[in-house]
Amino acid sequence: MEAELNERAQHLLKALTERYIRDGQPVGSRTLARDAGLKLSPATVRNVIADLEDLGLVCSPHTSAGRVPTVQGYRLFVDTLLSVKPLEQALTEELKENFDTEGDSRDLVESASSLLSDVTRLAGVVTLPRNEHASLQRVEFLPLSNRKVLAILVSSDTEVQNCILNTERDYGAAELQQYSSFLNEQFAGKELNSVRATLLAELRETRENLNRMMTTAMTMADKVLGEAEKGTDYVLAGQTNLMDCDELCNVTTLRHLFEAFDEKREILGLLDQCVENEGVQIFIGEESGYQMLDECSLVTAPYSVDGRVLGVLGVIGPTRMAYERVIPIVDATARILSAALNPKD
Amino acid sequence: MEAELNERAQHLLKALTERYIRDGQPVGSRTLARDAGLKLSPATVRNVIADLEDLGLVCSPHTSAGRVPTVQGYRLFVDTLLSVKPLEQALTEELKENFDTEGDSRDLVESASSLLSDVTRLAGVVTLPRNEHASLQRVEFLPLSNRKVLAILVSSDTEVQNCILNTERDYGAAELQQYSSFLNEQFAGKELNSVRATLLAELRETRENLNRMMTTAMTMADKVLGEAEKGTDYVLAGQTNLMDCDELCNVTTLRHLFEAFDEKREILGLLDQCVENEGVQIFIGEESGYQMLDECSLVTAPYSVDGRVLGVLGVIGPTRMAYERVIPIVDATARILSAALNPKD
DNA sequence: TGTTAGCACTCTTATGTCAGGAGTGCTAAA
DNA sequence: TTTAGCACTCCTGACATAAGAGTGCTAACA
Repeated sequence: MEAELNERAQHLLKALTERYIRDGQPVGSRTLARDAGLKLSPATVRNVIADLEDLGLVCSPHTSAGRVPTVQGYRLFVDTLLSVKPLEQALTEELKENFDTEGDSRDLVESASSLLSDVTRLAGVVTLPRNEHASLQRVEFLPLSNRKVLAILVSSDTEVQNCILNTERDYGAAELQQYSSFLNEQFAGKELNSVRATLLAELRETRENLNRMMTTAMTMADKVLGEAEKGTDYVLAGQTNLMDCDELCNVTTLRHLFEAFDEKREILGLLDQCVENEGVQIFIGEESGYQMLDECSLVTAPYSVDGRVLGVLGVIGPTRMAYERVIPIVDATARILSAALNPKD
Repeated sequence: MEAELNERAQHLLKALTERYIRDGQPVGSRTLARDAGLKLSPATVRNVIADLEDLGLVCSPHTSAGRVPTVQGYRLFVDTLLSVKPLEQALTEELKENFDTEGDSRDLVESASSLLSDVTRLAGVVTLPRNEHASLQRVEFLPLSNRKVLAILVSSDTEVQNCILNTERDYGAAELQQYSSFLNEQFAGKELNSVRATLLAELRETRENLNRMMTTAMTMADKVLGEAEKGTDYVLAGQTNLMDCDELCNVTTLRHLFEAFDEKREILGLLDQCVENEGVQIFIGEESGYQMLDECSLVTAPYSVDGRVLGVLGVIGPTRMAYERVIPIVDATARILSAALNPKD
């Protein structure tokens, strides 16, 4: 098929898609003729639509029903037919207002996720920021009773990680102080990645457990970094909104979807693909390659700090979603989250 | 109605309930007569069942269907007809084996929750341990850059809480050390509750901000305690299992249920009622008083450390659940979680 | 008196038929 | 190239019907 689609055909596809998104019914030639604004008879429209069907852009659920956009139809619609206006000022303000800027990065991510789901009435999803480039700010060890040591690791200004170590003997405060100052002197300001590597190398060289605390520091660095491994975790909000979408509202479809949400792995795999791309990215229906998303679309945008992409945020909803509205919202939310994550002082 | 239910009637109610729980179909007189083991004709059974219906223990969905236990029927079944055998040794072992004892209390709670849902194929729910009686073990302040101070509070041996304070000036390590030793000397080993009260009183007396760090310590104690307020939070697992239950598998019912799960408040209110009671407690259908649980039952048991109840764990499933199996499982899991939470050294 | 057999009755479920409506595809005319 | 007309297809809802399951009642029986 020559992909050439004349102006009129494009216009009709656009009108059809918008109409279908609006009220979820297959749209027939009569309706479309009235709707499109062009002075055309239903019969003419039928001819054009027949061509669109040949191109695989629309299809009809059964012989005597109107037409519905196919995945390819949506794709064309989204890529070339849809003119996404940047969100109106008022709405942007409203988003910002409803975004809770208090708390650590996890809180921010959660806030973004529920903001997305609230305002789109779909499911919001935000990956936790990867911190593979986070730098060590500080390590501290505190003696507790019963052969326990509390280890604290501060990275990148505001992220705190702690864990309790069961040691083979009690340590004194002074001794622990020594270890931590050593580590801090050597590694403060360095990237956790390299801290980890260096420690590992040193450990290997000296073979013996030259220093229990060093292993610990490494373990903790690993823990922080581990959460940075691609596909750590994400925060989902408003799953229940999906139960309202009539295209998804049969129990088995929902079940597969929700199981995927619980499982996380596959969704994360998908989200991870969006980190690469700048700006809003869209997976429509089966494009995602994951079966449970066959009837869903995913609209994502990466968020970043200092020009470095830390994660992805987006919206999951039925293929028939209001892209025109969702896209700018996702885009704006990504900006808002990025701004909130940026160090303010 | 005189509540006197002769032996035979009881036996039949039990058989009926068991049968219905097994295969989910209203059970008729013929089936029941065959099933019950008693040498009775369907006609006789019909008479007895008619009485049970008068007592409100069973009902039929429509004229020509078999009978189904009502909430009252289930109640009687659970309270007096069901002989719960303590879980077989083998199964207890299996539970213990699948329970992951690593990590902090939150990890344990999560493990318990998913254990419950895995083994019952229903939804598992476990409240986070309340720590209103937790005692302060240790407070520490660490200076960070940029007028930030990291505050760390260790309570009850292993629970660590930290928060970053934005202060109005930079503090030196020595100065902070002073504050923390002061607090530790005064309050270590005391219950957070009383620490909080004392600090509050002192603050009120001296009026002025005699000590920023004291306020901080209090704020943090509040935070720890705040999470102990009744109805903090719970961990849910295996919601999707509920989508398999044919009695729940219409979208609106599920939606209300899942919204309640998300909302948390109401579920927590309900779980909170179970803290009081010792041993397994059961809410059947509308007994809970919450509409979204109308077609669900909740089986709970409290878990505790040192004889002090810290929380509740349980299973949410359809009214028609295998109580005989679920009850001992919930009971055993509560024990396992309790054991895991108990300080081991 | 408690138990049983028989039977009419009710209600659900599945199936088939039918009419109305919506929308298409084709053909022929403008 | 556009349009009008028309036959055709398919979905939907309404209605009827038959089969099946189970009850409730009555009368006979032990």
